[in-house]
Amino acid sequence: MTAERYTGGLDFILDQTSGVPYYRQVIKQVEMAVADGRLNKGSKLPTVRSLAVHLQINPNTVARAYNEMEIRGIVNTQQGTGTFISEKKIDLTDEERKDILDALIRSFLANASSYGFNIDDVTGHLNTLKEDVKL
Amino acid sequence: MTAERYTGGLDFILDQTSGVPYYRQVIKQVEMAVADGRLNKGSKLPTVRSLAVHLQINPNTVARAYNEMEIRGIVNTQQGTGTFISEKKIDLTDEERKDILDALIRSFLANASSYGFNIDDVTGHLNTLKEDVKL
DNA sequence: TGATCTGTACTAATAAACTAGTACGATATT
DNA sequence: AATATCGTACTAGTTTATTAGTACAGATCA
Repeated sequence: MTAERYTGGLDFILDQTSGVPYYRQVIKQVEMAVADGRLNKGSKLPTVRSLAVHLQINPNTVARAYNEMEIRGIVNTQQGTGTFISEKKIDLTDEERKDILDALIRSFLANASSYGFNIDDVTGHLNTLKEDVKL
Repeated sequence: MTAERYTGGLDFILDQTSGVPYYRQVIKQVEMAVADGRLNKGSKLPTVRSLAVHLQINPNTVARAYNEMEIRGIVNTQQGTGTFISEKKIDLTDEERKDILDALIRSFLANASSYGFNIDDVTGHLNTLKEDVKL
């Protein structure tokens, strides 16, 4: 029986051929897990070391991912305890939230349109996803 | 009367403090213009040199932006003639298109959720945008 | 309080990204 | 064919990003 490496029930995997930096792959996988409900507020992430061992990378690379998420408010960390999905989001005014969302969506639409998709394609597919994705 | 620098009616501007590379800012501004209808299929982009002069950067930096868009299929270029918004998109199967859109949207949702937005926030705001954005 | 768990600081080596200088080749126009 | 207008190739310098090695510091628990 081998010592199991704790990954919080998540299947972290690195694509070493994608060219995407390891720490960003980690962030994206956490974001995805939050987005579809596999991680909830207060959920504990694997420790820096255990995930580093699991992914066979340096602990600092995992730490960097966690630190960036900490800055963004996605997680909060406590030495000696661990890293957890944030309980509450930063408090912004409705106006600020709206502006941020607007910028995010416009940027996304611009990107999508460069692939030939229009706003109706997006909304159409979003409706399909609504059943799969639990937020 | 000063020689006017042709920018195709678009107001290209570089934010030198954002940290975002110049060539990516150019790409984004073209994508945005395509997304909201300021640029249509066949529209001519400013020449590499004229835009380089306008933005006060090296022609190769503009060329890099154009070249990347060429690879993505957003524009097509012809030496001696100029660079134009692509007439037609690459031919993909419906299945391929669906997979690409799905990946794009899921990635976006993950990103949006890291800001605290959920799928309903997104769809709600999209409906607001439908009137502004013409694709 | 000692052992062991947690994240972190500091350094450095390497790789990749970014931009510019300069010269070239292809196309269009006259 | 000459000339002006287009994008491109090649090179190189500089900066930034990425990752790892190693050692440290805070928190928990037996």
